[in-house]
Amino acid sequence: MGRRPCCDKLGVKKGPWSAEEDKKLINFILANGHCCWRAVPTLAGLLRCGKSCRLRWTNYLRPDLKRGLLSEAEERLVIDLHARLGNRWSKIAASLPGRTDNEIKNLWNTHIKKKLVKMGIDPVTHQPLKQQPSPVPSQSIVTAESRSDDQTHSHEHEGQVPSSDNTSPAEASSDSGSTDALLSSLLEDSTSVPQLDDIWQLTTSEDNYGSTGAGADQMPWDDNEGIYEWLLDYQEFIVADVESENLEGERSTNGTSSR
DNA sequence: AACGCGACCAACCGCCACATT
DNA sequence: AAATGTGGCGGTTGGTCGCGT
Repeated sequence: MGRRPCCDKLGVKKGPWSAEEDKKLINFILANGHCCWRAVPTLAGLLRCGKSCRLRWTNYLRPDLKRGLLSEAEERLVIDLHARLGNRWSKIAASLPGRTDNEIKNLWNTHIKKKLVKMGIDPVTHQPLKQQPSPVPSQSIVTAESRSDDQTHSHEHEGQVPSSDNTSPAEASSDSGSTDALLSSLLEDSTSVPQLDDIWQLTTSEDNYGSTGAGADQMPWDDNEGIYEWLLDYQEFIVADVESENLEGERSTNGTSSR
């Protein structure tokens, strides 16, 4: 009530981000971090609202994003967590390093949901559908069985399908042994992905800037082109890496095509 | 070759929770 | 305690692409 919008509609650009805008945002955040998203567009010289900048950064530009299809383990974890948390994508995403809530939400809505329906599982309640569905793909069976096998069934008390009420039971992690195991294996898997976090910490730490005596307008690198291109290269590398991992995984598990 | 359709995904919108004044 | 500001979340939309007919 009486609350003004996050940004003026006037003079604010909307729609897809251009490479130039990405570059500006990346450069600004690498140099300054994001103390206040509302101020970011002004300071970075972008005609965007702060919210848009934040979304662009967290969902797309952040260097620690994995991107690409979910691995089978990740997918299983998503299904499992969704059974307990419902559509709390941010909480689910928190358990999947390098994945964003938006990405998981998209993946859920596009194929995981359909996959569950094919398997005869209601994607909302995670209960078997009343009417028996058509034939089930073999890989899907594996997923379903493994889910019901290593899952404690604790979430199958009906109330668990979350309305916006209770505070996430999984965070208490009292009943999440299987999920923890999954997560652990996931984290182990993720070691194959280059750990950018360390680099990231270095590149964003005030110490590094401060020690060089460089001001906010002076990057620690010779030019910003370098880090920008490096970021893009990195993202492409991750995509390729994840895709090849998925391909191998599919081959080794005699997997069906995911699409 | 052209068209239609569905899948995918980036981005927007509105609301909410929390912090600050 | 109320008002206000900000960040974050989840739902939804719209554009693009690929595939089938």
